[in-house]
Amino acid sequence: MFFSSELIKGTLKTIILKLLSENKRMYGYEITQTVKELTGDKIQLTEGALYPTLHALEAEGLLTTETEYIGKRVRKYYSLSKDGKTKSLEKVNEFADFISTMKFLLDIKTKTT
Amino acid sequence: MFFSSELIKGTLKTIILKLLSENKRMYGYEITQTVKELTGDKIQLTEGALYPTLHALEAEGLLTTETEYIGKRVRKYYSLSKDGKTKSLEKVNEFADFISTMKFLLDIKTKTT
DNA sequence: TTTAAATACATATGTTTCCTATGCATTAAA
DNA sequence: TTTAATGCATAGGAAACATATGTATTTAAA
Repeated sequence: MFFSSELIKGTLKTIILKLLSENKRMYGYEITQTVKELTGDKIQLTEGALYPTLHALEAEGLLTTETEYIGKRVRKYYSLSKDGKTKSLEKVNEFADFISTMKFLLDIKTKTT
Repeated sequence: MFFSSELIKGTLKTIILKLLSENKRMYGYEITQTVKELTGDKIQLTEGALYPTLHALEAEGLLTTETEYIGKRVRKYYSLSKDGKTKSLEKVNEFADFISTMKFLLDIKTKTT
């Protein structure tokens, strides 16, 4: 992980929910690759973190799954449930509020592009 | 804590180092109150998190301490060491980079004030 | 004046969250 | 043919923070 790993803590669920809100359905490996690409390798999700989190979100009723076979290889697709869609918005808003608070606290200036 | 507590994880050291970079010396209780005020009660540091972290930063050589008595009550002031000043800048920059990455990833718009 | 709240420190134990390591298996590329 | 990439999964451990508890002084409220 490019960032000291503590920083990522607490954001993984938010990242997953947000990606699924934009993609209808994604499988685990695809999520890791998408995050890697979008962040320029700065965030690389480990499987040991990703899969247990996906299972947890499913157990919470936020995700639904469908399994497909690509040749002989299994692929498990995840989609947002109705609750998952709501939760996705909540999580992103909460994070936006959090970074707003932290920027003020840490006196961080942002380039107005 | 106003924010779901996972979010704060990984930011506590950064917050402490930043505050001390602006205040020369502060004691533990003062840090909790300052953070509480600056964030409008959104971030309330618990003692069980704060004091062990202060001790850890001191053990890492980032903080120096001086104990004073206010009447009969002890008060322990913390200041940044030379390494602490360097680390403070590093941590704040890292966090700024992190939120920049996350804003892109989560597609969060910021008001250009 | 007594009691609650605020000030001020500290630590043991627990929980959450993520990482490391490992395992299995298929497919594509070197 | 063997390494890298694809694709899933879980056991065990580490890190970070919360909860709960403890001690003690000072101030404000009842």
